[in-house]
Amino acid sequence: MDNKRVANMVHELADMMELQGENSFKVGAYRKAARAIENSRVALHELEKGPIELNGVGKGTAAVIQEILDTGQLQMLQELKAELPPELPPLLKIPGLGPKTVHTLYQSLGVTGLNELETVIEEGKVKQLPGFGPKKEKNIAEGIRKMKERPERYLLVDAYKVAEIIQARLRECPHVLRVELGGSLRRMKETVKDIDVVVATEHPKEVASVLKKMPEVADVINDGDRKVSLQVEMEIPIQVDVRFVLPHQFITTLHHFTGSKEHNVRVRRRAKTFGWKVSEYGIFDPETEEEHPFETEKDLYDRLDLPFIAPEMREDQGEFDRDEKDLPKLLTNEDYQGDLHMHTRWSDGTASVKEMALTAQKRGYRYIAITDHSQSLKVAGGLTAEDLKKQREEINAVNEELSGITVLAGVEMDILPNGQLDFPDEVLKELDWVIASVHTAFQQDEDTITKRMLQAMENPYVHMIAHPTGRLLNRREPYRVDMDRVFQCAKETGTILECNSNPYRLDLNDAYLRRAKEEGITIAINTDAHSPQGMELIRYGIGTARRGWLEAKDVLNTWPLEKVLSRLQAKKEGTLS
DNA sequence: GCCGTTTTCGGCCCGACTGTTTTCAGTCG
Repeated sequence: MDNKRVANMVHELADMMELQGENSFKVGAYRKAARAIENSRVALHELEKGPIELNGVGKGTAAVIQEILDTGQLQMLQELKAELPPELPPLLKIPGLGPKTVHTLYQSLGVTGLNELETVIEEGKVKQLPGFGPKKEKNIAEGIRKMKERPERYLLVDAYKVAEIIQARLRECPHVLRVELGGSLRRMKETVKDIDVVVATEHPKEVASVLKKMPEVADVINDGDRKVSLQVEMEIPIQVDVRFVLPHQFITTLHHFTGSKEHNVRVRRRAKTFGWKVSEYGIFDPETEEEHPFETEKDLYDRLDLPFIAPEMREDQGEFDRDEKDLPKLLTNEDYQGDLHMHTRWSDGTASVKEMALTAQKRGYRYIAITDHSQSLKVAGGLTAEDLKKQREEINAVNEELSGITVLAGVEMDILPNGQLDFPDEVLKELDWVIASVHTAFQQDEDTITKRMLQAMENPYVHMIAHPTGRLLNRREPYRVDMDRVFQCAKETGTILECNSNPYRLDLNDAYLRRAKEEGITIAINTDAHSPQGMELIRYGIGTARRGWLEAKDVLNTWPLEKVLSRLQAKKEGTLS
């Protein structure tokens, strides 16, 4: 049983207990454990001392997890389900509905699921309950509608488009002194639920009124002196929370609303050891009432005698356990030297080799690789060996014409369903850079798909595996592949693994990247651009890599071209150390 | 249920907003 399924059962247990009115700290403890399981880079059954190794998992939860691993079931959960309708927990997903309300609806009106809830709302029974009223009933109905029609989480790229428009408008507003994006957006999580914005201003009412008047506002969800929440309909329909603070509070508030929640809990605990109190408005000394304002987040961490921790690392995934010299110096956009996965009109791209090279040059890159699809991928106009030779001539011409940038001749070659590669070695060895990918037969079993990938990696002319798990966020699960074996083989053969920056892919993801780094596997971050604009998506790959704690040295694309080429040569010759 | 520079008990982040109340409970992040 994989971590995700175990985590889901523990979450379900927490939901059930919460609905029963169980102690909220106990419920929280199970939730924290479930998150630790989800985020663990190691499969539960591979932990040496068992689940208790995970932060937030103690004796009790460890026993619960062990029972799930051993039997696939959980006695305690079965018993709770016998006492409470099993369709109750999903109601907690309705925005505005918490455990107390759900429990009341169940006790007083016999609501056991979504259908009954909709019925009692229609019958007007909800507003008659003590503590309820017409507005509450209307809000619940609204919450149900929202839950049904909106995905739970949006792609980072879509949320960014909305966030940056709002940020730009706020910057034009005369009362706004500072404005930054926070939340999981700032931490570059692959998907986000809402957009958090922090604004420094002396006139929150005026700024709020500018926001509320935006034509895209579909609904004002919250409207207070310090905060407004808006439902906007732009690139995507999404909730935007804006916090207003005084300028001297800006840094602590930004830090607070950057999160993660788990990271903040640790920061607060840390402050407590100095006898200080932390809120979003600052760090205070309760004895002297003294307040510590900060110019930068680095000052804030300094104050707590901690090294600066980048937003992408603020997940309570071990960032507090490192002192300054052991904390990774995350790679930056400036470190990035060249994109090694892109398509042109030769296959399914929209631009020429030269157009792609010019765009890369403008971005300050030193090199790129043209990697069109191979012959068997007919839907994408895959190239034959003959086409590749002709394309090489065009690439040579571009290299002669342009200075300061080198275009490598590459290919994104299909790994065929039977495990064979789409080109023989004689073709591959003529190319500067060979990517192998799985684009077909996703439904194969784990062993078959894994072997396809291992076979490709063992070929000395294959340099990199693209988007290794094949997942598409919100669209397609990863194919069944044994990533332990893939990592092992990548290590042994010196094959590079990709972090694909396409916002639907971000594949490898943050957790796999961190594991790859620990295993000493080289990563390449590429956009898989099918147009010049596609190269802009690199920020999401770099953001994901930063979440995976990657440093410049871990990433092929930060190296000078000579070093890249000698690395590829070494794989070919099998001379990697 | 978890945890420990307050260490095996007693806390566990804490403030904003809404809708119901008429001083507060519930939800959210």
